[in-house]
Parts: sequence; structure tokens; C-alpha cells
Amino acid sequence: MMTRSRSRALCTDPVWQGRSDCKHCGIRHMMLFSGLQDSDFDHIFEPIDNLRYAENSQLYGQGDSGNQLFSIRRGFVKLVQTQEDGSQRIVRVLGPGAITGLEALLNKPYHHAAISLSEIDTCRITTATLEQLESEKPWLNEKVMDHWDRHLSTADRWISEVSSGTVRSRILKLLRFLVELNGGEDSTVRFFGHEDMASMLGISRETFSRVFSELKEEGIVSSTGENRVFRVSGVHR
Amino acid sequence: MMTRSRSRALCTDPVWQGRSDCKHCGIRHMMLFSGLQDSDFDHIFEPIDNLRYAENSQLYGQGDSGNQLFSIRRGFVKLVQTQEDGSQRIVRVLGPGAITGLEALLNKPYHHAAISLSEIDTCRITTATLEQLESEKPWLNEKVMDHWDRHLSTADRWISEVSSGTVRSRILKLLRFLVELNGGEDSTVRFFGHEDMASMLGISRETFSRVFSELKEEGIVSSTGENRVFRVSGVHR
DNA sequence: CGTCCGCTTGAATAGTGTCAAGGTGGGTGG
DNA sequence: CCACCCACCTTGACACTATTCAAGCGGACG
Repeated sequence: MMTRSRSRALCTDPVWQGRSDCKHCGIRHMMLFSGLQDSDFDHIFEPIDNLRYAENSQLYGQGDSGNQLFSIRRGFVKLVQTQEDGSQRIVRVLGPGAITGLEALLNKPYHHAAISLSEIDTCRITTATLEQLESEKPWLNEKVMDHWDRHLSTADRWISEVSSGTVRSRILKLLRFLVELNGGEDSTVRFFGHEDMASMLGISRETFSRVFSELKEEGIVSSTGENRVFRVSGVHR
Repeated sequence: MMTRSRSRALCTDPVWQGRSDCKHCGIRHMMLFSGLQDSDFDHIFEPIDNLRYAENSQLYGQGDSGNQLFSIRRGFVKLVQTQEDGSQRIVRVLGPGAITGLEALLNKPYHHAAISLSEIDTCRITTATLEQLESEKPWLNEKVMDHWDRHLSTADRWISEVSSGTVRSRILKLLRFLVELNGGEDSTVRFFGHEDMASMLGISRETFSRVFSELKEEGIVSSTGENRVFRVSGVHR
């Protein structure tokens, strides 16, 4: 059912890793700025900072007003939505290449809390910088819309796959989703705490634990050597 | 659980109500084009058609590729997502002022089937027209992004409110959502078939019927005289 | 070594789905 | 105008699924 957060202290302060070197970003092809020339970064007003956050750090809170977007270069981030009655649910999980905080472009408060699920590297961009780049390169607009559409597609899957059907099928769909987030080549999943997994699914920790155990017994999910990394086999219901 | 659609014949052909008269549109203030001058509409290449669809008409299908957006002026539209295994779920319900088919702007196939829940009036706009207007009025970009954000916010509520918790609370949240769609002043809901209501919630028709009956017995939901219109009282869990 | 936190498991209970039967109302055709 | 029909809604009984409360386990870390 709906989880009320067990209070665990959030870590907030990132470590500044320097100015982002977009020109030589190894994964620029998947990022927002793919297609920009090196020189385009020469005359932006505000720097793009490269920040490293520890696991369980809050990038921003639900309702905060801010003028910053975060581009995720490494690691995973959850978006958590809290309701008036205190119940909360993870509505999305973002991985490398995703951008969070797009609503800042519309001068709206952040719709969720964004919290790291692992150590992450992010590039922090101000709305002013992005708007400047957009005015110079109008096609960036389409890139931004594409990110919006990716979020929306993910949200729709979260509704129709992760939130519909039996717990068993929902877990399998979620695992497949997380496999994709991980790159998808090997069918391997970077795993998170059971509390988080349950909150993604909108079920109780105990139910997740039980059904997940079944999947392991059946061999559908198997442990790789690595801690908290699992392999998911084939297509199952 | 997941509903497999009972096959009911879809009506598809709209009735052409003439070219849209954006200049004198009574609800332009809530539409995409609020802010445009009358003269801006004088020199667009392709006409904006004003179409009326009967209840249960399909505007477009999931996976179709098209270059048309639909602005809803009157009535309600459901977005239905079907999975490989044939199960389907309503992931959103749109009302007056909403735009559907935004993904066409990115040359992507439609992500859902869009089907009218009532008789509807729509303005059909081609992507070329919108792009033309955008290039003339760059601030329209922000309008478009705002629509994207509204969809995303709605999707997130659909996850955290309509898809989490007990059936009872989910129905109440859905009803409140539909009250807002209806304008929200009076707390009155335009109602849809139980099959659709269940598909919005991801539950069975029977469970919806049972719990909805309880709410009526408790007086939380009461019938107005009008057919399929109900009043929802106060705040309840 | 002991504590804490997260995970697992059990048992009782509440919630939901499924199958099946019956009701209701609006529309149609006689 | 009435009778019938059909689509849709309601209700019951039962099986199954998921939650809750509770106890215990095990690794990480002081």
C-alpha cells in the first residue's frame, strides 16, 4: 500500500567537481547538448557545474522554487511525490542522459523531490543558460521537448505497466524497465532498497520481498556476483 | 485487474463544423493560442478545422503516425494504452483546453489511442501550422511546453493518487480529479461508463461498482437529477 | 561483541478478482 | 403504446492476493 517514509537523514551537499567540460563529455551523444559545437559553450554567462552527490542526497525538494536543471551523467535518481496526507510514492526513476527539473523552465516550483539512489554525477544548468543557448540554437527547443516526451512516455509506462495487474507481473515489468535504464545489453539490473522498490510499485515492503523471493527461487531472477545487481531472464508473466 | 477491452464498435468519422474561427473562440483564453492577435491567423498555410466527434470516436490510434494535434474545446477524451499482451489501461482523461497528440511535433507515432468519452468539439491543427506560428511567435514555445508539463503533472497524479492506496481512496481521488476537469466550481462530476472508470483505476468493473455503491449509501456521492452526473461532497478518505 | 538497520518469514485478516446470476433502463420495432 | 432486447450495472459466493502485525535473522559497523 502507500508508504509513509521512514525518516532517514538525507544528505544534501554535493561535491563540486569543477566546471563541466561539455566539449569533452564522454556521453554527450546522449545528453541534451549533443549537436552543439565546442565553441557554443565559450560564451555562456553562467557556468555549468559538474556536481557529485552521495547516495540519498536531495537535489531539490517538492514545492521548492529554483532555476536549475540537472542533467544526470552517472547514477540514478528517484522522483518522489508526497501527498497532503503524508503518503508518498516514487513516480519515476531517472538514469544517465535524463534531465530533471524541466518545470523550472516554466518558472514553476519543482513537482517532486529528486533524491539520488546511488552516487551520481550531474551537470547543473541554470534556466537562463539553457534559454540563452536555445535562443542561439532554436533546434534545442526540439531537444527539450524530446526530453519532456521521454518523461511523459515513462510516466505512462509507470501507469500502465508498473501500476496495473498482479504484483508479480508489475515487478517483472519494473525489472525490465530498470534493465533498460541500465543500458539493456546484458539483462542486468542495478538494484535499490526494498523500501524504494515497494514505493515504485505502490505495494508493501513485505509483499515485494515475498514475491521477489519467489522469482529468485524460480530462477527468473538470479544473483550476479556483484552486490545488489541481478540478472533477469527472458520474458515471463 | 487489467481490463481487456470488450469490443464495442468505434465511431471514427467526425463532422466538419467549418474552419475554426480562432479569432472569436469563446474559450481562447484557456487554449493554446491565447495571446495571438486576430491577424496572426490570417496567413497560415493550412486551415484549422473545427471537428465534432460523436461519443466513442477514435481521433487516432496507438502507433499511428500523424501530423495532427487536437485541441479539445468541449467534451472529454480518454488516452488508452494497450500492451503487447492485449491488456489496456486509460492513462489520462482530457477535457476542454487540453491538447492531445503533441508527440506528432517530434515526428513520433502517437503513444496512445485517443477516444472520445462524450460528444466532443475539437480544433485540428497540423504540426506544420503550429511550427509556422511558433517561428513567428517564439513565446508559443513556452505555451507548448506548458501543455507538456500539464500532461506530465496529470500523469504523476494518476500514479501517486489514482494508482496508489485502497480502492476507496483511489476512487475518491479520481472523482476529485474529474470534478476539476468539469470546471470544479460546483463539485459535480460528468460520469463515464463503469468499464471506463475501472480502466482508469486499474481495477475490475465489479469492484468499482461495489465501492461506488458504498459511497452513494454513505452520502459522499449523491445523484443530481441529471443522468450520469453526480455530486461529490467534501473531503474524505 | 552488541546494536542497528534492512530483509525475510509466518499467521491472521482484510481486500480484490473472478465467475455467475439476476436486475434495470433506454431504445427499437412490432 | 407495449413488449422485447440488449447493453450495462448490481449483487452474491468463493478463491485468491495483498496487507498488517509480529517475530526472527543476518550483515555492517561502531
